[in-house]
Amino acid sequence: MSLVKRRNIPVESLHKMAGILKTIAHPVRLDILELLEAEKSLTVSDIKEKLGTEVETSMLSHHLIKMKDKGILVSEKKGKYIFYQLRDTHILQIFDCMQACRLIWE
Amino acid sequence: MSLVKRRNIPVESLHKMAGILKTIAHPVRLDILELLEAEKSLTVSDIKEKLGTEVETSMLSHHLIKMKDKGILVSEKKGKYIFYQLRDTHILQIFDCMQACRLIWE
DNA sequence: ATAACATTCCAACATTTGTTCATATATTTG
DNA sequence: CAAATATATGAACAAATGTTGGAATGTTAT
Repeated sequence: MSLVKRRNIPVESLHKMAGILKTIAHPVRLDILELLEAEKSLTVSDIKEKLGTEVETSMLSHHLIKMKDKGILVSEKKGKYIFYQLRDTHILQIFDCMQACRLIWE
Repeated sequence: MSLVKRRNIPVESLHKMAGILKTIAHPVRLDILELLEAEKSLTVSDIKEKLGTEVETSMLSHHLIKMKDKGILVSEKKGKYIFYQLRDTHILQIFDCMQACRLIWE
């Protein structure tokens, strides 16, 4: 018999969680989140410039819009720039979680 | 200027993290992880029976093998049964992380 | 108004993933 | 050995996602 109780997460919630995970399960998107943790608010071109890898602006825009659609980022237009930022910084815990799981990927 | 330092996660690690997230970003797979938290070690048929939704054995096997391939689960054969369990329970932190992000999905 | 810039949108295509079904393998039971 | 049970495998297809490049939109500067 087990000492740990089941969380009994409703199927509905499992779907939503899977949706978020799917949305951020991409190296460039993770990189963007990591960037926004330190910089708070950045334009598309800032992000392009600061990313660890070279990414087409168009591609970047797709990633940003997708994460915005899924509620992970928010954006604000100021003149000719659009600033993106994290909607909820709790998402950054994903990095701590992944670090904790290092056994799995190392 | 920002007070938060960048984590500076190597591109290589971002890829690996994305790989893990991709692997678990599925409602049935999350459900399996949640099950294995409480039960520690289960056969395929146990899992099939206890899951929140009806899933074909073949489908379940695909999910389990994929998670095993990616290092998230381990399996042990005992006679005609195969027992699956979590390789590293740290992966369960994903649920706490997702709960913390409830703002995003509710 | 025109040019230059920032960003998005669109459409096509390649790649990856999810799903189903039928079959195969291995193990136990009678 | 034959039948029943547990699980895996592989092919085939559908659906989702990643990627590219170019055109379109909106904004600022000259």
